[in-house]
Amino acid sequence: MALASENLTKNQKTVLNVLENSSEPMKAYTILYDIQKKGIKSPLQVYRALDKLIEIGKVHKIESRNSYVACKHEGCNAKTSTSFLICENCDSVTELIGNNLFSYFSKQAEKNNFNYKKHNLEIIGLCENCKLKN
Amino acid sequence: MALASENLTKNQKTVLNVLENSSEPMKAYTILYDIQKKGIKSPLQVYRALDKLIEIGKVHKIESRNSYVACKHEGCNAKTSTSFLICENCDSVTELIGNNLFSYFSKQAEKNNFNYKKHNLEIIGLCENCKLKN
DNA sequence: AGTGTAATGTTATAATATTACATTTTGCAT
DNA sequence: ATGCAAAATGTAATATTATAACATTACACT
Repeated sequence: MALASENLTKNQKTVLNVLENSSEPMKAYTILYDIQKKGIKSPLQVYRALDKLIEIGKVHKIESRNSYVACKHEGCNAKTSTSFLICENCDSVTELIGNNLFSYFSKQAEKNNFNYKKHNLEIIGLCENCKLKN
Repeated sequence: MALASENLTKNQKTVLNVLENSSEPMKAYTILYDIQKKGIKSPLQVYRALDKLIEIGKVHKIESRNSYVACKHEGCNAKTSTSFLICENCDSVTELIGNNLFSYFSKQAEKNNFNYKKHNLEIIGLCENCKLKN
């Protein structure tokens, strides 16, 4: 079986490429402006590519910022769930890969008779660099 | 010292009232349509009231849905952090008040040399009612 | 080659949120 | 009580984020 990323279409590859080469999360319209020279002209083309990339787990959305980030973890199982550390000072984002989050959240949900499927977690604070400066 | 909610202005009270009487989270423009008869005419008036209500902890924003919900916990200390269970079937939302979340997330953050300040957690799944139906 | 599914292209528009600026109200120190 | 500063308000315009609708094309599979 081929890797999902090998099956990507032209638009999907283009969008993923921009994200992978960015050191920061990007907004959809920023992506659009960056790749208009490559034949992508409309927001919808970007959003469609993003939808697909998110679906296969290559990209995650940071909900509170309406921005998108390429996943750096080979075979990231966070197809749907995401966990981020977001620096309030410099906006840098780190993905948490603690797989124990799953079991912890399942338990929290169970207490409320709730059937856990997935989660989005955003921890806001100061990253290592910014801690030192302040 | 008076309760923060006693100091609310007219617009703020109006917006909080709609949210408190709603069984579900509401979107900003839905709030607007609901209260236009009460003299609130522009989106900005709603957003300003929401900002203030969020600041004092009476309202929380559900980031992934762009919707807002009144906090039912008297003296909720979640002024900034939020933790929700969101039903993917019926869209109902329950707020988690597990205060141990704080210490758990602090530890997770520390492992990455990250200084925890606050968090947003959204757990998506099936609520008790919808579990039974499926 | 034919067929069905997914992806694409394009235009328009919906939904969410903020800027800018003039004005009014309110808390409160004098 | 009065005058100042901070907060809140009103209004219009606009920015930002995201989707609807519909016609067309590419591609894997038989």
